[in-house]
Amino acid sequence: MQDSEISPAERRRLRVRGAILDAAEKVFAEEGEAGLSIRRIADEIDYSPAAIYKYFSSKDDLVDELKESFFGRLLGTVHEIADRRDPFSVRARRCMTGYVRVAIEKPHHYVAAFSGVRLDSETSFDARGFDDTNKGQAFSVLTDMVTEGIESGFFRAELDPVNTAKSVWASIHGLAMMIAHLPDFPATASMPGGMDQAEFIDFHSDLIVRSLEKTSGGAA
Amino acid sequence: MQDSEISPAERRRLRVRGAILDAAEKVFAEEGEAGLSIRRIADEIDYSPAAIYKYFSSKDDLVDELKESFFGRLLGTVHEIADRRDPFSVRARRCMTGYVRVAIEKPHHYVAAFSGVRLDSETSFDARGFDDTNKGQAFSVLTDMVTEGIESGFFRAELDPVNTAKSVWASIHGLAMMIAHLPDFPATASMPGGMDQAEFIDFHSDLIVRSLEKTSGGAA
DNA sequence: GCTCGAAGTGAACGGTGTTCACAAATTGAA
DNA sequence: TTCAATTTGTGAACACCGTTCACTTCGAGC
Repeated sequence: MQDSEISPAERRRLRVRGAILDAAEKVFAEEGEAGLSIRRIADEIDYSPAAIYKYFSSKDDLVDELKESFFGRLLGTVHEIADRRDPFSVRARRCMTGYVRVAIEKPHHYVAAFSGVRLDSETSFDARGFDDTNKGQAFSVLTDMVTEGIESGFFRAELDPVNTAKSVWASIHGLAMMIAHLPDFPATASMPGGMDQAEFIDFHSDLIVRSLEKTSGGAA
Repeated sequence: MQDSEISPAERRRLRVRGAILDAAEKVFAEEGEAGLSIRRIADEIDYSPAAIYKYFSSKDDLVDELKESFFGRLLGTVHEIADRRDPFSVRARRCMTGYVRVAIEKPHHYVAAFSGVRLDSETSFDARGFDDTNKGQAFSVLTDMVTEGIESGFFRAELDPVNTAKSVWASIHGLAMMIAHLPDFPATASMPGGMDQAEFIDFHSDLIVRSLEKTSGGAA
């Protein structure tokens, strides 16, 4: 590790910057964007509110970094699952359930990561430049997965990978959002034949996979 | 119409209240919850900010009324479609596409209607009392639809109506949220075999219905 | 030791939701 | 009509917010 490359001053700066992000992350996770204020962060790290602005140009910038970081973790999880050597049908399902699982571990983060989207054409679907964002990468993992499913004969051949991936993502996203907003969304465990949260996520993923599968014969 | 039942005072009160809601609705639709402030509403109707509090106990209360009203319109649309005399498969699809269509007509409303959910057990899924809320009604429409699909033999018999309805709702909700946040989410019209927004909503709905259908034989 | 730039601060500006004492208007009764 | 009571509306204030700016403090390089 060539730590000698960075000066003590830079190291100190990075440490303070990290402390700011850590404090913000903690408050954000517990109370969401509403509970996060510059003054609150400043209190947490014993600095004046104005000091934050030596490290971040605005609160939005700071929060954006939290969101991107979270989305990176989410993407990392899905990528890791997608790269395993499991059979396709297992891998596909686990990508979906893994996505939802990580998403709802930090509900505030997940919700914020989507609701704070800049509508200023920056994060646009047809725009070039989407590919190198985290969301773009998450999407390409999905597209690849669908393509593999089609090519390996699991999924219907007439499906368009791009549109299908978008549809799948929307369905998964919907469940994640539902649980993020209403933590007890499944909440049928107490009913006859009820499911707990994990079972419901599996159930949802199964339905999605089934919508793509070939209606081959009628086994099982 | 027995207007004589309400006094002029009450009528005047209701008119001012309505003006407040109208002004709020307008600003909310155009700029979302972020652009809506008590002072802004007060300006719009030429009242002082403090006057608003003679009609609403808090900004949250006011916004909640906007959300409920919107959700009522959304529910009304779905209900109306569900009550038509169309064949089941047409009705089921149109409920979904109608839901998304109305939802994304007022993206700010739709997003807010979900993100502002009280986590204080008030709007809880297993709690009694959920049934008489607008969201609860929307959900029961879906449950009935799934049940009808199962009983009429379109859908697989082993599906549990409640869990299935939740899954369907999550998938539809996901698409609505995606489009609400990223208006050009489908945005594949310019690609080969691309779809515009309406086509994509149909595509998504088709996938959902297909995930519930019996894999009977192998027609088409 | 001195300089110069970075780090840190306190006070302020304009914005927010909300409250409260007070004035104005409207109502109902005498 | 007059008077009391209730409702409606207001201006000023409070506490909070993000952000800026002149200012001091501090540390690194000459």
